[in-house]
Order: sequence, then structure tokens, then C-alpha cells
Amino acid sequence: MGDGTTPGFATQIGVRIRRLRQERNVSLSALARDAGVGKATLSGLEDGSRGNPTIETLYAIAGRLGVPIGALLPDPPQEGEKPLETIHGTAVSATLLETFSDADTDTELFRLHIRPGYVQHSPAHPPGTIEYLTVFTGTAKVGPPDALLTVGPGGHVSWTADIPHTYAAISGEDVFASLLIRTPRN
Amino acid sequence: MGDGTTPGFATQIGVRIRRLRQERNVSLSALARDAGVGKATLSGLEDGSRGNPTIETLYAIAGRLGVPIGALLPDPPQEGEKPLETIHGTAVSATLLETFSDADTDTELFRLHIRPGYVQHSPAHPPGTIEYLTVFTGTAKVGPPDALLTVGPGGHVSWTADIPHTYAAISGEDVFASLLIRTPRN
DNA sequence: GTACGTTGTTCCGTATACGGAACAGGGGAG
DNA sequence: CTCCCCTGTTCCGTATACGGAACAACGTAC
Repeated sequence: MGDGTTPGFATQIGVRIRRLRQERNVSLSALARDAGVGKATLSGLEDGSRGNPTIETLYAIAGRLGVPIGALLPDPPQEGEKPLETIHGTAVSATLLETFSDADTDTELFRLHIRPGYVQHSPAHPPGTIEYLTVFTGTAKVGPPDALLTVGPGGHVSWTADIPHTYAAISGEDVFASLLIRTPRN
Repeated sequence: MGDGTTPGFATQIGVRIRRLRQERNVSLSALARDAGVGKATLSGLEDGSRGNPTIETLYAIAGRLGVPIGALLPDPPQEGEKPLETIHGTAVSATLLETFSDADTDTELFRLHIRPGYVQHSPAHPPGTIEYLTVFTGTAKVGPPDALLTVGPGGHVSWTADIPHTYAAISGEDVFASLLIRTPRN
């Protein structure tokens, strides 16, 4: 490795970082400082003279830019045209749109599609995890089995997700919604 | 970096790789060979004695395992709180569903309704503010006037909101969307 | 004018991730 | 038993990613 096996690799990442950085009107110096990486590192990365960064470096940069690491990487690691990571369950498809890591909290934003006729079960998340669901179309019944919440179009609910919970679309209509999951970090 | 700043980082990745590899009944030697990385590298990575791998190494391993790189990285967790009010503009109604205050970031979650036929102007937010828009119905044209972004149903975009920006629904259809605003706290 | 605060680049010593090779242990095959 | 091929681990020299610091080229303030 480090030879010509992955030709555009170095430049690909650099170009993406630079674009995201400029979209946010942040200077190279500022981003390097805020992300905790050396200016030399970031500079070399952006102009492609320094390929193959360490995962920690990428993590720091992606975090500061407010994007998941995948957003910095060349589109398909293997194949299969999938720009976003989607988790498919029997009743629910969840597409991870954004992740944020703050000092004491991790936040994930999903677009959710719940198909009617099934009930999707989700295991318990770490203690203190809270989910926020905003429904745009259809009516959903969600939450812990012993305290199910019903939400129609425009509705918004939240519940503690550190116990097993379920998702279901009722009234035979597909539900499209946004789901925000906030998990405290140790 | 490289010190104890990211404690679980090294082990987290290693554990995931090892689990994925064993699920596939692939030996460490075989995976190392097929992925084109040294056995020493893979071994050290899996048992956590070698943290902070290079992106090329991760790429090769993830590719061989048939998973996106994100599948190898530490996931998310978090927490929250809550208020509620609606701001009505000429074209846009924004309902504040949730607000979160982390150590260095304020996050606000809105449900957005954009009516067609008008353009809603929004002034600049504080430096570093980023907006994330997820569209569920209709097609929206949003962002800084000189770099407008078009988003259809299911689409998701983000832009820097520290300069004036606009929201509009195009194609005569109402837009319902979720809007996440993240503002760095100085 | 000088003095600062930026910008992004380059130099360079150090830390470390890298893979080749050598290693011990475990099954089969004959 | 020996021989062979596999397993995963450890040793070690080399390649290189890292950040601190020095740098030139800008503005802006006074």
C-alpha cells in the first residue's frame, strides 16, 4: 500500500474536505485548530500531498465539519450505489442522515419509513438515550410496549429508549418521519 | 492524539472487525491476505494493541468484509430536553420541537412548512451555524442566494447559515420538512 | 510608515502504523 | 511418529503521518 494501488484516494478525500470546509466559510487554520490537528496535516491532506490519513485525524475533522466520516470518503467502498447508510427492518427503513458528537452526547438524525402491517421491535439503547419522532405523513404508534404513543401528521413525541420499544404504522398508511436519537456518552 | 484522548477508540474498531470477520468464518490470516494488509497489522488492530489505523487499511478491510467503513467505527449515543412555539413567516411556518444545549453547541429541531409562491428570507445566524434540512413532501429550494440547493422528497441537505439565506417551495407544492439548526457556542 | 493578525505552505524531528518474517501451537494425512 | 499447512502472535526495520514552528503573502489598524 501507499503505492499506486488506490490512485485517487489521497486527492478524493482532500477535495471533499476542502469543499466542506469552504462551504462553511472556515479557514484552514481555524479548522485545524478547532479539530485539534496540525495545520501541516490538514494542508497536506487537502492538497493531496498527504494521502492515507489516520482514522483519528479523519474523525476529528469530520466531527468539526458536522458530517459523518463517510462524507469524506470516496463514494463506494465496494459497490452498490448507496450514498447513505440505510438500515432495513421488517417494518422500518431508517436512513442515517447526520451524526453529531458533542462533549457528552451523540446525536443521530434519521429519515424513517414505517410500512403498515408489521410491528418493528427495537432493543434497548444505552441508559439515558432519548428518541424524538416527528411525523409528516401517516399515523404511527411508537414507544415502550406498555406506554405506546400515537402520533399523526405534524405530530411530535419523544420517549426514553433505554428499554425495548416498537414502531408501527396504523390505519394502513405508510409513515414518513424524522427520528432524532440522543445518547449520553459515559 | 495517540495518547489516551480517545480511550475506547482503538478497541471499539478492533472488536467490530473481529466480530464481522468471525461472523463470516474467515481466519485472520485469510482476511489479512485477501485485504492486502499485514497479519501483524490486522492482529494488532483486532486486539486493540494497534489503535488509530490508516484510512487505507480500514478501507481494505471494510471492502473485503463487504461493509461500509462506518460499520467499523464507534457508533453514537446521547440525551435531551424540550420546549415549543411556532414562528410564522410569509412563506414559512417553523415549529420549534426541541432544543438541546451541549457543552459547545446549541441544537434546535423544527418542523417546517413552506408554502409555494413566496420566498422566505432568513438573516445570518452566528458564525459556524449549520442548518440541516430533510424534506418529506414537495420540493424546496434553499440556502444562500448565490448557492441555492434543490431538495425533493426524501432529500437531505446542509449549508452554512451564517450568511443570509432563503427558503422556497417550487413546483407549486407545499413542502413539509424537518430542520435542524446547530449553533456553536463561543 | 510599523505592528499586528490573518491566510496557507513548507521544513523537520518524532512517533507510530506498516508488512515481512519468524514464531509457537493445532490438526489432518500418510 | 514426521511432514505439512494452517492458525494467530510477536519482533523489528522501514516508511510515513503527525504536529510544532518557521515562513511569505496578504489585509487592517493606528
